[in-house]
Amino acid sequence: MPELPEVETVVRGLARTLPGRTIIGVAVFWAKTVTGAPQEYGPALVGRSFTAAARRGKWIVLGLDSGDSLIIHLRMTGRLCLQPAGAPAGPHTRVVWQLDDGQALHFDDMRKFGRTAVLGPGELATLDGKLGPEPLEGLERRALQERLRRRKIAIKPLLLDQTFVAGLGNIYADEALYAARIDPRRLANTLNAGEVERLLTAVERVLRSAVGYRGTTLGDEQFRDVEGQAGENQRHLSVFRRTGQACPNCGGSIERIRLGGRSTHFCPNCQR
DNA sequence: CTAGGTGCCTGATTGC
DNA sequence: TGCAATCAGGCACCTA
Repeated sequence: MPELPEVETVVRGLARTLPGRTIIGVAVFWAKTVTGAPQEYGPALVGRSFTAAARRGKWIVLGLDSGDSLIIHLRMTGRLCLQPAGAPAGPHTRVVWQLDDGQALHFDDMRKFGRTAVLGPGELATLDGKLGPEPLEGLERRALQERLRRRKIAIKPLLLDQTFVAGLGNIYADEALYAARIDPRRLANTLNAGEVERLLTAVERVLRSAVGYRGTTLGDEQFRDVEGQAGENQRHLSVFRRTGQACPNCGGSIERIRLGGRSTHFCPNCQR
């Protein structure tokens, strides 16, 4: 499941080729992948050139010379892949953007949860306003501690709330809580100042490290960058999908529970 | 405002 | 062995 580090890896690949390229054609193979009026999607894009490739939380934000933005969310199984212009659409290809340099950008998404849309500046600002702070730009301790204080919910599902902090998903929420030695079931409003500091530092460190390893390629999700290359961070996971294996710190058994409807992995001995 | 539940999807896994 | 039921997951949307 692409989270911040995987999306960042994809965006860095896109930033290498997209700026300056012009979209010469758009093909939509699954209508629901496109949010908004479907008949307006292609016309808003064809003839437009990319000005930038950026990320906001787990959203890919591609700037256009029209002032609009092409946004893409990979959700669970979405993948962006640069292909030669003639490459056939695969069985899971939902959208193809044809470029003016003999390449095409394919949006493959087996489970059809991924989304794309064209947003005007105001709509982009609205999306931006709904999302919490960017963990790689330094998390503001005071504001987040204040928000934690008012939340009577387990800390793990709160980390998955994109309005609290943007970019965390199931993998890195579990890894950050492990790195901070905090029990995922702890209620957010019971964390003391020291624990909040440990947690936010862990969130920053875990994500920055995973970006350095170009994301996590694990199991059935099989994350790939735009060139089809896998990440390396799966070799550096401490708890995620390591149920029954040894905790790297104490050697105890990693446990798996369900929390807020999601599988959660942790070391009951190290995380209290 | 917060907290909790459901639907969207389909390949892999589990249960009988 | 074979088939049906369940699971996995992020997020929009709904209710209380």
